[in-house]
Amino acid sequence: MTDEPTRRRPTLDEVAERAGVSRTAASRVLNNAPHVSRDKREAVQRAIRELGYVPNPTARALATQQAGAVALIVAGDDPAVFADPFFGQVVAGATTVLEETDLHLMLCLATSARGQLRVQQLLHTRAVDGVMLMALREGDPLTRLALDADIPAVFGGRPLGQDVPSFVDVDNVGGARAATEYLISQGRTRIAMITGPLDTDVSRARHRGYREALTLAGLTPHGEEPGDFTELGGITAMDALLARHPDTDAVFAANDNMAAGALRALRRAGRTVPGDTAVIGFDDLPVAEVSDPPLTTIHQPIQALGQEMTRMLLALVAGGSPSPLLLPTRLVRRESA
Amino acid sequence: MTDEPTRRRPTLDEVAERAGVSRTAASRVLNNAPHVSRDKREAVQRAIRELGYVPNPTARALATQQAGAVALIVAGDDPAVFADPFFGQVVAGATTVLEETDLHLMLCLATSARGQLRVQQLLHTRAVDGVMLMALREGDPLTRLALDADIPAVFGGRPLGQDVPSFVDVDNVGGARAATEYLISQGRTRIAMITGPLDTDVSRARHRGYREALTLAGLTPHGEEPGDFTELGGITAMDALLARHPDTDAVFAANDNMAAGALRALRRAGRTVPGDTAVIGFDDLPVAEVSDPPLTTIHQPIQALGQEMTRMLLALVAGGSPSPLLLPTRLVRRESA
DNA sequence: CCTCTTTTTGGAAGCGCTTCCGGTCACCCT
DNA sequence: AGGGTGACCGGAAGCGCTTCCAAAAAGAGG
Repeated sequence: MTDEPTRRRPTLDEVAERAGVSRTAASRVLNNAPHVSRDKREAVQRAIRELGYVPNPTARALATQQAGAVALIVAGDDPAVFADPFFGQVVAGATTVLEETDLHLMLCLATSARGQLRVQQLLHTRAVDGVMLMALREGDPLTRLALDADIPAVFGGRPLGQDVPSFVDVDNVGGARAATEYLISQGRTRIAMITGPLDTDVSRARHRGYREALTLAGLTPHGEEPGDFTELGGITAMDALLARHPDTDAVFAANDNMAAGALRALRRAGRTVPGDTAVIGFDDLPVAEVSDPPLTTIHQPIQALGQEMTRMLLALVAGGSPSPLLLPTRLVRRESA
Repeated sequence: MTDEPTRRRPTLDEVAERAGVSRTAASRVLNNAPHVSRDKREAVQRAIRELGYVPNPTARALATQQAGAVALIVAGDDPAVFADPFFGQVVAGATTVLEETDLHLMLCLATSARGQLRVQQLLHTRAVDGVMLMALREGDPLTRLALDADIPAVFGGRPLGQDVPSFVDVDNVGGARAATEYLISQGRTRIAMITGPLDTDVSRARHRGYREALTLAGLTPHGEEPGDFTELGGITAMDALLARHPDTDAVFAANDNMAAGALRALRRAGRTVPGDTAVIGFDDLPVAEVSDPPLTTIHQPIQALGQEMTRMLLALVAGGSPSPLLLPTRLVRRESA
């Protein structure tokens, strides 16, 4: 190794020269394109090895007009929302499929005004080849921005009040129905719901599923209280529910965090679960396994969500026109219901 | 708006032409550099506005030899580790400081062999201007790779068994000592510890702090059991601890997840907390507030960690040589101890 | 009014790679 | 042997921006 402190990294020209071929030929073997004779190909490969050459991605990007990266954009108003393990799993899923390509993952939290602006630039400048958007609120300007930016975009969960061509979502309505029906099948009749913030499609869909199941069974909602998807919010909502309807015998929370909160509120109120009140959640996050009692919940394939979003984006980038996707959910029976 | 379907985006040349100046001048106003007369500057600005010009970041990157992005690399062997809210907070912190610059955040999970490879490429090709590395295990090849790649790098938490020039860490030893001393000050004497995986510096440091406090007080460890930083691991470890030393009157868990697990194991074993056994955690994650009882724990400024890592990286990229940083921790008293 | 600075200008040379396209050359078929 | 037919090959033109540098313009000073 003759590594001078900061030697300029070798360029394709140098490789070509050393291999005694044109830069064009060198480029061809790099991208293993045809029309290079066996000899030259090998000469170039040797030169590459000897020089320790590694192509400059920026130059390649400029020449090919492809950024070599896609972005995951997380909206919301608080940077802390990203601390939700949900996103971590989505990222993990996205990563597994991106790993198989030569694209990188750019992460943008569009939570502050500054952040929104930067996302806007990102879209405008085409610094990425495509974007995945999540956690959009109703009327979030980002939705239009992304749609208008003429850049491949897939949405994780449908944005409320705006039809988008490419999205992958979870069957929230079906899951919520299944949850509620399960409660009903257990003989519960005074079923309350802790909803999510109602300016999101996911919350609305889960609420709809709950209502549908109730209607089908000839029941009516026994109290509905909005939460904010946090455990604390679940506690507050459950307290409110209990105050209004002390005879509630079951509650469906729109996510596990809130269900866990409900569990705590119920215990604090001296009620047993599932004895006095059954609780069912949604998401099947880690917390569901370790809450007390463990949560019966609707499992949603979060990592798969990340994967499918990414696959769809890749298809879009490749010029395809994939159809929207709805991922299935399934009931996970544990002890809270 | 005369937006044809897919009109080529305007280039700097077009701006220059329209403004009646040279491309050089146009570039100058873009980067608001000196040596441009007032008139021309305004003309260029107008042209930019009228054309809706937005500079091409790739071209700029090629010319300036700066990627315009930094990477956050998360090691570990399971993509799911990233689901830990810890990382979410780090990302949030990093984002807040990056937002003030014109750098983007690239996220890499080096959890699979494939992932490691891609990170290696990332370093080699200089696709980013700098990297932040986290969750490195002892002897992780990534450490050397990053150090050798001749690219600005800051480590989040010191990698075990390898001195690195730039890192920001939390005062794990001090925090662990404070936690243990608090337990001691409450009159506990049979104090066990649930450690993290001992091939990480953070686990070792917290363990050391625990030992130091014990020694200072003339006490000895009352059982030590390694966990894996998950709630489940905490349950298992606590069960083991209880089996060996049923008279344990306090336990210090190396993080909140495991502390929460310990809480559950203790309850299951019919013990009261803090009555029979006091429990103290580390991290002050959201779970600490909502566990039952709420966890007394050592707060560590995770978001600040992300911020400081990023600031340090920026300093490095700018050619500076910042000193390592140790962030303070503080005891948060709740009800478990 | 003329010389000496100080500013302002823009031509041109990159940054490192891809790719169009016209030219070679070997080979095969009548 | 002449004419095709392809597979090779490499020159050169980009991709869109920054920046060096020589030249031109504008002030300053006498």
